Amino acid sequence: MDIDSETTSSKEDHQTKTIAVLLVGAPGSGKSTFCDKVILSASRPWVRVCQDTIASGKAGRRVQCIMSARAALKEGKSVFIDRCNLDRGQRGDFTTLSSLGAEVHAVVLDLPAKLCVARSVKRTGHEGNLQGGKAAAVVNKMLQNKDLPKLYEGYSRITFCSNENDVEEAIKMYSALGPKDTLQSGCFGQKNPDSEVQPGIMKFLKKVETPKYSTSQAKNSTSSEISADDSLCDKEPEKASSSCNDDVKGTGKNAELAEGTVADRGVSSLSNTPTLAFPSISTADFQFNIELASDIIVEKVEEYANKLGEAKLVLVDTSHGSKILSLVNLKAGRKRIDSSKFTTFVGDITKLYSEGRLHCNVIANTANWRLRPVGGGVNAAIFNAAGPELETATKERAKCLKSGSAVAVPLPSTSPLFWREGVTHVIHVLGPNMNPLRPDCLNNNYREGCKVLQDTYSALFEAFASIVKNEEKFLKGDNISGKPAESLVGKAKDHAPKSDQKVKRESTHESEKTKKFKGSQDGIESDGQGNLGSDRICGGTSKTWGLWAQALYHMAMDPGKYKNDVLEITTEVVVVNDLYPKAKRHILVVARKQGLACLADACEEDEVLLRKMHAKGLEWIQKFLLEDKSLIFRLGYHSVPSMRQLHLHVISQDFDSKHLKNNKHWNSFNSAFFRDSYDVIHEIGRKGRVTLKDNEQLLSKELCCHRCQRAQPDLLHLKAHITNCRIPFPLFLQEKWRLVRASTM
DNA sequence: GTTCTAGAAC
DNA sequence: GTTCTAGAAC
Repeated sequence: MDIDSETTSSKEDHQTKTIAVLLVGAPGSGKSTFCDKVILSASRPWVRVCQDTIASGKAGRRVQCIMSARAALKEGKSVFIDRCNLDRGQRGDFTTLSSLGAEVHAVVLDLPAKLCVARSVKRTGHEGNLQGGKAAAVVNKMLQNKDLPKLYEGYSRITFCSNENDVEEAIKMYSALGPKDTLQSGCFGQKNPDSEVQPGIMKFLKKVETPKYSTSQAKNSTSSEISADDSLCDKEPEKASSSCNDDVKGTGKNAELAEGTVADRGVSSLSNTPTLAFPSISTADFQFNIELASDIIVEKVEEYANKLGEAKLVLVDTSHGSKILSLVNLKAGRKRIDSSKFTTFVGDITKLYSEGRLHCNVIANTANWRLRPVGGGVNAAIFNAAGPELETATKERAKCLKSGSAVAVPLPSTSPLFWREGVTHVIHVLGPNMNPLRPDCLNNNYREGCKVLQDTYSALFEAFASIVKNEEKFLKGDNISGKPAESLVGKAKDHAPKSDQKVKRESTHESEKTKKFKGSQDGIESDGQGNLGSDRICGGTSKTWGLWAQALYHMAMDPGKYKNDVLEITTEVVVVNDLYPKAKRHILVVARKQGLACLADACEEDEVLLRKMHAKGLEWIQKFLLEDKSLIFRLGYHSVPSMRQLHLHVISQDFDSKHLKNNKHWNSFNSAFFRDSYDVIHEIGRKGRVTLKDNEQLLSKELCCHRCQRAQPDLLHLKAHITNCRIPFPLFLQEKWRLVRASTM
């Protein structure tokens, strides 16, 4: 059924298209049998090239296999390459057979190890003399290191067989191929969901198992909502078609398990390693020689792979038949570049996560010298996908770009590329131009051209290294002493906001405070410490703070008076439990600085304070996680707070609280009204201030689950839904600095 | 920030 | 009848 009859008939008068089939499989997987069966019944002429017998009946070398295959193809015969071919290095050279006009296929006999072992132990008279007791050890060893083929290695088709039935089907299919028939291109029959992510990429991603949901999402990004829901509910198939807000109770343990699984295996690992995706520079529109370019890529990758620590590099191209990817793969294989640090990937660089499940937080753009979103290719695609945000952010950084250089642009969180794909930076690069129709053509001067291309890759990788370094610095909490808080460490337990006692206590206190101020008109008078009462300048506009709204301010100014209520006091912050916690854990880190009523008041000089507040929040999260490691936290600010004095919310994402009572509560923590501490710090660092959004609109928007983003009719449904929903958090939250969980601490 | 209340909407 | 929403008061 895969036979492409249309193609066949349209090529009626063309010459026979030869095929080179690489069999991939452990000893005992049935490669030789496969070849023999096809050759016996096929009308197309086939030749079997077997490394075990190629040297006058004895085992030969890979080169001999290639020579032999080339000879057969030149005679118009199709060939089977009968050797294990279990890793990329072993397979590399065979894809070059396409230069003879042959289609290169791979047939993977990925049968259970047990079966392969059993067969190879039992057999007698094996050509390679791999039989008996030693076979078991060899097969096992080989299978441990297997790295199945990917389309981007240069195959036009890969057929996976995972059981004997599949093998029989594949044999029939190849047997049925007449001299002029062809098979449909692509990847077929792979049962393992990893295949959807391009198999080899899993090694690159430290072989993390992809969660089930990713398969459906990757397959059909436009209907990910439904797919995601289906996979979520697969424990209860009958509920799969309805939304998961059904009253599926008693999920406690299961839910926890599911969460743990998701966090541990899939997305978090995918998201946390800094990864740069880059297209091949100058080889498209700038017509740089591909052979030379591939040498330079491999040379530069080799140079930087180790300098970059844990960070990873991915060369991306949209085309399956990409010559540059094949060449780079081959050369990287020869140089034994660590495939967990560098890989190639076939896909759209603007959709790596949504379509390929590959999360790259930084992507490179082959820009033009004006840094304008014009033209075609990668540049237009990236500007288009990133929206006007990239253009604006780029203008802030640079006006133009010299060839051989790079400029890194942080992407605003409003850019679709940021929130959909998890891209935080775009690095624009400009390589050498060999195209006479484009500016600054080097007229085939490859001496100069190679130097410029080397410089461009160096600039790109340096810029990436600098981004990685900054992120690390941020995560370490630069300038912050790692010491635990001196004053009230260990109070987490004592002050757990579990009991209502605490709330009541603060409640009482608050009413006392209020009583205290009852006599004063409008509350504008001095608070007794020479500070203004309720009139503050907030972000340039005067804002009146009601008396009730000043409790935090008073605590921050004179925490000694509130010793029973504060969890911790330092010279710069006080930490308190939120009076009305909206989740199991919900604390506030309050700045003690005068004149800092809210986020709008924060300016450049406050960056250090904001970092310290963040670090303090992390310290407390660490304590909370000791008690309940299933909690997941988010740290952030309300765009326009109700309470005077800048305070950082540190809140667990269960939202399991009787105090969460209305839409505004929900949206204040689950819309752009809630500004992640990470983003606030970066924005202050870059612009010296924080931009705030239209708040009323944000707070009254419809209720959406913070995980699956599915809209809920009202708060009751939402609450029921979130107790069950285990869809992973949206990508922009997956960054470890936005969501904090046990596995990321 | 919460609570209370009244009127609208269902 | 119940639920939702907005405004006032604290």
